[in-house]
Amino acid sequence: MMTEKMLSALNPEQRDAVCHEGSPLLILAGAGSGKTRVITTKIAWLIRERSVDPASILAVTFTNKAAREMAERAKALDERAASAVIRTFHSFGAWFMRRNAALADADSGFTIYDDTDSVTLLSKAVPDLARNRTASLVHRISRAKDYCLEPDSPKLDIIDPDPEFRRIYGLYQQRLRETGNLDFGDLIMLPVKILRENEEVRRRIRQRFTVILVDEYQDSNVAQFELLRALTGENTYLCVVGDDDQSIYRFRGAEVQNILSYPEQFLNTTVIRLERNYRSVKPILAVADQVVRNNKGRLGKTLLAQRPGEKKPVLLFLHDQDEESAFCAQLIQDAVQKGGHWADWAVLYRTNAQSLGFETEFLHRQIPYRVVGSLKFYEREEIKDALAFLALAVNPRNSVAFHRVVNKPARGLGAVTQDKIVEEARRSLYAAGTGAGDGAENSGSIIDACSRMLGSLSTKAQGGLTEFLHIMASLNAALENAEPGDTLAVFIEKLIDCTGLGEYYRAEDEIAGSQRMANLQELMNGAALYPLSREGLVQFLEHIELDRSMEQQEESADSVTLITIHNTKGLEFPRVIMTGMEAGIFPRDDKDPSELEEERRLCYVGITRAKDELYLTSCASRRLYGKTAPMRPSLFLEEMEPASIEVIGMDPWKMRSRQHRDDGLSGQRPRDLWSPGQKLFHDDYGYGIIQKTCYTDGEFVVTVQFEYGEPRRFMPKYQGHSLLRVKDDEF
DNA sequence: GACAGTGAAATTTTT
DNA sequence: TTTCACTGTC
Repeated sequence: MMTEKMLSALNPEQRDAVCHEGSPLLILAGAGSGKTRVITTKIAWLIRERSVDPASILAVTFTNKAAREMAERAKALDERAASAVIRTFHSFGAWFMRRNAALADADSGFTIYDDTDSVTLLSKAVPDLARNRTASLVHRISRAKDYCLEPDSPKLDIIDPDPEFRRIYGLYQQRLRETGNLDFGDLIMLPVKILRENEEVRRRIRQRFTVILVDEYQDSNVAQFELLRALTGENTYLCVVGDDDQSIYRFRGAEVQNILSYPEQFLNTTVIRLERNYRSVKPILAVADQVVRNNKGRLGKTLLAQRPGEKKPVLLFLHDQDEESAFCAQLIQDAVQKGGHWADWAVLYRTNAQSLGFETEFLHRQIPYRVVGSLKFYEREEIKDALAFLALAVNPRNSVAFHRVVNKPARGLGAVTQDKIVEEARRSLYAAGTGAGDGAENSGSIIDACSRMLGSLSTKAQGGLTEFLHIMASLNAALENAEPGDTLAVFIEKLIDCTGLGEYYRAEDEIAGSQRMANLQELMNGAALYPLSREGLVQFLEHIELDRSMEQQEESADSVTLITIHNTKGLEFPRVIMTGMEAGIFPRDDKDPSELEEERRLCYVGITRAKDELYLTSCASRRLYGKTAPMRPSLFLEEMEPASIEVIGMDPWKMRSRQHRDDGLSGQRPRDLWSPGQKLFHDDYGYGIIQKTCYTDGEFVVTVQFEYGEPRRFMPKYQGHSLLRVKDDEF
């Protein structure tokens, strides 16, 4: 495509952003304002018009989906963009650490521990810790890493001032280094550390990447900010894109402050705002704004609808979640029957657990659907087992993997024996370090430790351990003796067979009717894309650890999308149903007002995914942990102007002939009961009239001018019987 | 050390 | 409703 043509597809602000150069740039890009187009066009423009070497462009995103899409679109604009490095923060961190692992005491063949693995590791390091306490400690450790704080950082007190936490964090890090592995936090924190301490590495990487582009900057955490700082030298062009209203990962350490204070952190910053929205019709943007404007901590911007269309969002009050899923199914089926596509539709929910009802209903009605982002697959026992064998084959110091599989299926090797072996491996690690030990090949390998410990075990344990060693040896042999063209699928097939996992799970499938062998088969299919070699294995594991979305299925398939609101970030759909709009579900009941603001931003993100039609469903009751509980409509529904939405009540017995009626519920909303102009009588203040109303921290507040004195603000909800509404002619 | 049985808790959101 | 941690028995 010609550069001219490429640029003429942009509006003036977008063009400014693409052609800007010479100083740091902050693009404040509202939802649907074409920011991906700006970034990808910028990449192409830099390559063409400024002769920038594509390989020296680094573009970081937050999710794998976003990275894939960006890479594809950039390539479509200019083939050469294929050489640009377009990755998620974590995948960039892994890329960096593969090359510099030694500088941080890690093994370049490291695997990445997820939270569960971390809990296992910590509970082994500090055995007398209660399980749930371990989990909460791991959570705080990972939070500390989000802030780039090490065990000896003075500022660690921000996370937890208890010196015990410091000690445990230190112990955890030590154990993690002993395994040669990294956790998610390390993938950001360690590169920062290496770049800070090592001038040569810093110089080289700054030479390598002269252009750095960051997407979804509002969701970056402090460690990611520090990483950008470290990567950015005098000659680096840094451009970040983000939207403070879409910051939804604070719970995970994201720091909105990063985007708010960017101009102070990077001097001479140019700020460009993109407020033209090309995605949604006006009535959808209107309710999005009505909700998000209740937040205080925001820069504030107004989206301008560029697309024609006047269909108002539809709010449906339903009886319960069964009716909710039936309604969604029916709505979608009707639309498809009229000629629409399944893929036009997305069903959004707050928590993954809510997908179940929809899945059941859709299966029943044979509606094609795909569930995005549910991690269930890789959390399955059999999958974790197989992966642990793979991880152990790659890195024999991986103690978490060892504990998981050494006795699976049961070989008579209990916790005591396992701990003995791991202790021996640790001993050898330090012995090798001092040169007094058993030689380099013994530097912490648990497999080697097994051989050494064989003699000192009971006969039963000896038998089991010999069997285990045999398994590991034959796995390693399979890796070494690969035929050209063999894929990892062959390896996993062998693994399933020789480890006994196959026999074990086949038996369970027969007894319990489970699908475990089928899942292992699925894992094999995924592995078929990788060559049978150590490198292939490392790549496969990294891919799984960093991207669990199971996106192998053809995206072209025409199917309904079931997805959590968090996962919709960056996506759009012609028709969106936001389900479970009930107090306690969405927003979750939180006492902290700042968390409510985050929920509200999440609601904003959900609404602004819709292009043409938006539906909101709210149930009167819902089954929660086996009990049916009465529900009330979400606060966010109240924040929408009644005139901006169409409210429909649904008769569950007449699903096929939908009838519209004015639902009584809308009359009960506080903003309808207490609206400006309403006259009222208060026991203490006498007669008055409502001047204005608003929501503050989620509470409905009215401002009233009484006959005497200054206007007063209060919450009708807490006035009880001392406050009465009176008719217009009463005073 | 394996495993069945019991009781209790628990439910965000993701790289 | 499901999952998980813990206990007691073999």
